[in-house]
Amino acid sequence: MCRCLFRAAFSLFKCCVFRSPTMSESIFDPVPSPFSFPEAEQEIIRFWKDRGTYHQSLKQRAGAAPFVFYEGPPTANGKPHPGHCLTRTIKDIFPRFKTMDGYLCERKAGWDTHGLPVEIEVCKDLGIIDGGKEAIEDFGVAEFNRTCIESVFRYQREWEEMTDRIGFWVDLDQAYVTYHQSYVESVWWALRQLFDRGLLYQGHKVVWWWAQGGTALSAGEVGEGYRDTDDPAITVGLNLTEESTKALGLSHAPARLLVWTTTPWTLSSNCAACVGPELDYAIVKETLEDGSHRFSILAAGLVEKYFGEDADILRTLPGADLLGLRYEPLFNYATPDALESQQPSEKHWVVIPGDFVDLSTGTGIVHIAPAFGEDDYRVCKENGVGFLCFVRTDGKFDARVTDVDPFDGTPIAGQFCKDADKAIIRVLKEKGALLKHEQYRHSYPFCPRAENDPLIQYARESWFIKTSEFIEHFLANNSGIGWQPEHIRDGRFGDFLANNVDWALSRERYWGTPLPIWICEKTGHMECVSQYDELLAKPDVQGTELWLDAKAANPELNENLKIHKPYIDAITYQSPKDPTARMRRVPEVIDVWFDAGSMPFAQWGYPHTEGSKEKFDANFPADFISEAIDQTRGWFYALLAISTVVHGKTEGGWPHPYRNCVCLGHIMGEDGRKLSKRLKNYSEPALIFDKYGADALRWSFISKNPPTSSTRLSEKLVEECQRELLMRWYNVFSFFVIYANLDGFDPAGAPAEFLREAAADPAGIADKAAADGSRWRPADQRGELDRWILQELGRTTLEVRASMERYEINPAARAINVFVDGLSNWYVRRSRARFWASDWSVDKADAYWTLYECLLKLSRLAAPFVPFFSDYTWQHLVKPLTPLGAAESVHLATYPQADAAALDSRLLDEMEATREAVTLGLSARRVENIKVRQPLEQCEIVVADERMKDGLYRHLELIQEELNIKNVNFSDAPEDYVSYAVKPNFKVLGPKFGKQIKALGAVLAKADGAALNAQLQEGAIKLDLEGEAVELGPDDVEVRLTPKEGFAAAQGKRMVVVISTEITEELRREGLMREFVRLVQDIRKEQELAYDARIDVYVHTTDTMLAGVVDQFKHTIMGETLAESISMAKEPGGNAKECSIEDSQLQLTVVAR
RNA sequence: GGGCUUGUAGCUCAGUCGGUUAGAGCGCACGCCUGAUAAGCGUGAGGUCGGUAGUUCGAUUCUACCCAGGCCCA
Repeated sequence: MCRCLFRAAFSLFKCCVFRSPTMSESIFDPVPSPFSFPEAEQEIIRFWKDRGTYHQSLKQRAGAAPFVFYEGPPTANGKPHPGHCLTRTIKDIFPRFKTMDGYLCERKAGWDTHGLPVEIEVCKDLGIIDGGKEAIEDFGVAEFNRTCIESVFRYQREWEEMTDRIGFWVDLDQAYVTYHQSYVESVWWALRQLFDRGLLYQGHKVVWWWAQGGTALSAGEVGEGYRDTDDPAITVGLNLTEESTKALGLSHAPARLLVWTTTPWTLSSNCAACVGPELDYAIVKETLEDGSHRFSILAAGLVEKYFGEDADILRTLPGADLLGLRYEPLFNYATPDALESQQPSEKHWVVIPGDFVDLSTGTGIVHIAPAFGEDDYRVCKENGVGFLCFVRTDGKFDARVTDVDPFDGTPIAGQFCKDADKAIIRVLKEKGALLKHEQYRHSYPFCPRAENDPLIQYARESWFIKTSEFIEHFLANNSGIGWQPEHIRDGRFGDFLANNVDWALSRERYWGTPLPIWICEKTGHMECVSQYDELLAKPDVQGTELWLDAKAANPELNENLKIHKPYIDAITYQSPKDPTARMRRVPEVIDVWFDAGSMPFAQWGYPHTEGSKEKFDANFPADFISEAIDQTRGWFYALLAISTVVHGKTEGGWPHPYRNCVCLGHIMGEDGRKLSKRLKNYSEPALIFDKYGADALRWSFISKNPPTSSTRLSEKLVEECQRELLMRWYNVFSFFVIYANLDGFDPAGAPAEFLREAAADPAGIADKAAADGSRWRPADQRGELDRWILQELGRTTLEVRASMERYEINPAARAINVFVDGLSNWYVRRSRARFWASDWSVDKADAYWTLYECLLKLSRLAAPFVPFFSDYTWQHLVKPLTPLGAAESVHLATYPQADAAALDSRLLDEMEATREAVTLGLSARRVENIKVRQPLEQCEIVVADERMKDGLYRHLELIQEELNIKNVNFSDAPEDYVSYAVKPNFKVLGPKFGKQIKALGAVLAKADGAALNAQLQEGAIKLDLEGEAVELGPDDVEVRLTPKEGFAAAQGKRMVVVISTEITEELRREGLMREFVRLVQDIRKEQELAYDARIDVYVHTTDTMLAGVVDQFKHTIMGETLAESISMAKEPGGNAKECSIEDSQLQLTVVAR
């Protein structure tokens, strides 16, 4: 009775709190309800800005051990999409974690600003439709690059907003920018190192070439342009030289190699034929019309395809035996040149080995034209074969091609190469070289900007870095890197490194870091320059006026343009080798990946900028980097390659420049396909921020599946994450704040050890504890439930830390989810009554202190992951500690610690079993269709392992309450309820018994389970297995329980719970009473009565039993429902509500006073 | 076409150094609770662990091949 009154008073108080949320006497600031996460986040963002929290967090760690993070520069000329939100989230989590954990982690931002994407964007704006080089040069390179530099930061503001909003703490003000002179000069410095060591050289690179536009296309563009097309596929014979024919032992008849191609236009540039040394080849003997013979050589497996079943196979031989054979060229327009000089080559028209030869198409002998294929070029280089190219850069045959179309006499020279296929096939036919002519449908790339122009593979002059000399170093370096996921190291990345080919560095483009090599126009002498000033110091420098004049004409011109094209190209100087000759820069710019990969030193302007050496030394190598998986061959490779080649094995040894790399999966759209602007299959980040908030988005990236695998992003998912973690957490938090304010719980009375964790100053404490009775007690003096949740907290802390140290985020997130679930659904639910208790007692104080500690630690634990709500709750919770110097932001607090040795696994295990018992009891009730509201008299718990009994016994009350069962027992005669089956523990016994385990299983199955179990409880099971005596202990077997028929029971892994379904008259009446209370409460809610509203209840029913129940429990009902009176009415009354309890009808009227 | 990777409940995903009863959340169905209340909670149904073959006393787990998605490269 007293409690009811008290409750009413409480309700009143609670209303007050809500009515005046700014009430100054609140210990904790009230939490708004309903709650808006996005609004709270905006508040936190403002707070961070106002207080400079990020910089405070760094300042606080001044002098601490560094944790080095490198920012992979995003290109600022495209809008950020959800994928970027993921990378920025992950890049934020580890630095926050490490900062809280005591490290100094500076985060320098960066922007990737050069490259083709920028040029294309600018071309679109300027109406340079095809992006071809001629068009750009007509437009003017100076103006073009000026437009590029301006375009780069078109989306910078959007990026900065997103960065802020997602909570990525990074120094945007001090961002490195790849077009800055200091950055470019750093890159030049690195190139100079390579140049001086002879690691830069000129060669050919086979690229996808758009002949009509005169430019190479990037891989991405080429990928866009593939479509199915029909091409001719011809098989032709290459006649072996007489000498080679003899070498094969084939005298008196010509022999030929059969090759197959879908590009007849490349045949005139043929330099070699490739075979698989391990494949089998056949020499087929043909008899011609005139009775003479001819030999054809092709893969043995393809003979039937060309010559039918009756082919006359002279013999077969391995491909290795064909190596070195020479043949006559099909078209003898010119002799190949050696690859690296202009001298005629010594080796060509010869059979060489190739690892790519297979039997899926063609003849097993591959025609090799090094000018028109990457593999072709590579094998020629490896085998010292020469180079030949009859196609000009415009895609047309040059004048050396003397053949004409036999059909109409049109010269082939001057025709576009692919258009000449038909004429070439006719020429081959006339020569008698053509064996087969088919149509072949395959996927072939066209220019995405000019749909009818086919691309061709074409060798271009290019600058290379000799990276392939460093493969061993790359692999050694890579082997020390902590990859997440691990398979990247030996899989995708390791494979790529092992198959490294020289880095094709140069690009024939405009907006990029100029390759700083000057060549003497007469002698070919080369010099590499590492600084602009160094260039100006050269003898007789000319051409600087181009920049000076431009700058004078337009003082607004960005100073950084002067080291770009065309100004840098204009600068020439006197050749040291010949005073009459000028040194001129090569026209190329470099691959943007070299820019990005140089950032470990270039971000500091190393070594030219003052102080850069110290900065670099202090920040090399990085402890952590992260990007998406597509960067393996991009940034991850560029960093590793440049670092390995430039720095070699450093004092610190491998790995460098990064120790750990989290390689993220891609974000997929709502439909599970990749993000597509065109299909709009994803929600804009801004929308998600406004609707759910950044925390929810961040959590959705990490909690559902590892961010290292691809993740499907949907609004639904984000909403789910919000509910799963944030809503639950909010509910617990707001529950605490409401009741702590009502009860006047003040944590300022905590002992020093507790306060220190909140970074508060224990010296300033007044001993208020005695006054209000809410005295803090050590955890080991508190009840089981309190100790249990604190144990869970410790366990979670250990798990999160361990998982973060491995750079695995997902298990950490899961552990936090599990903890919050336990806190909300078990701890708070089970403890509610303790918080409602009318007077301070040690038990009530324990509950407050426990929950307070949990919430405080949870804020810190979750801070790196969901930095906004963590800080929101933290700031509310430490408000009473502020005068004592508590950290004003959770990000200035320390990361929680836990002691593994202090974990009480017994308690954790017991509670798990208790929760299982409750679940099973509820399940049994449900199967029998008995509501929890209906009290029951008895239930029996039968455990498989007797050792568990004590543990469950300690939590008996809890089980009784949850199940609404008056007596919970451990059965004396379990065999009455369950049958036992003893099975071998295969994991333990399998290795011991091997094949015998089946027999053992059979013996156990045949025996009486209950008897075996009894033996087991005595110590061990003794039995006879195929004549041998066997003894099995408790860990060797598994005891399974199955409830016997006729009981209301539920079976779990470790126990069976049997409920007694007997409902005595007394129990039934009690159940009915609770039904009645529920009805009244429903009506109260329907009528939207205040919590403390007093009511009168009028009941009309013809059911005498029901009427009797109401009468019997009148006082209880009144107490529960805040009724002043309950009267039995003779008539239903006008506003009565028609209700039913079981089969009884009643009419209820509730009137508020 | 090649390399890597993924395929487990209607959906999103855990898990398994090989051990015989494969888990979670959401959704669905049913229900509970009604003083964290425009919330909260429980129970249940639902899976030949992509397919085929092999290794093994035992395969969702290891191996090979195949099929489908993704990324990178062609």
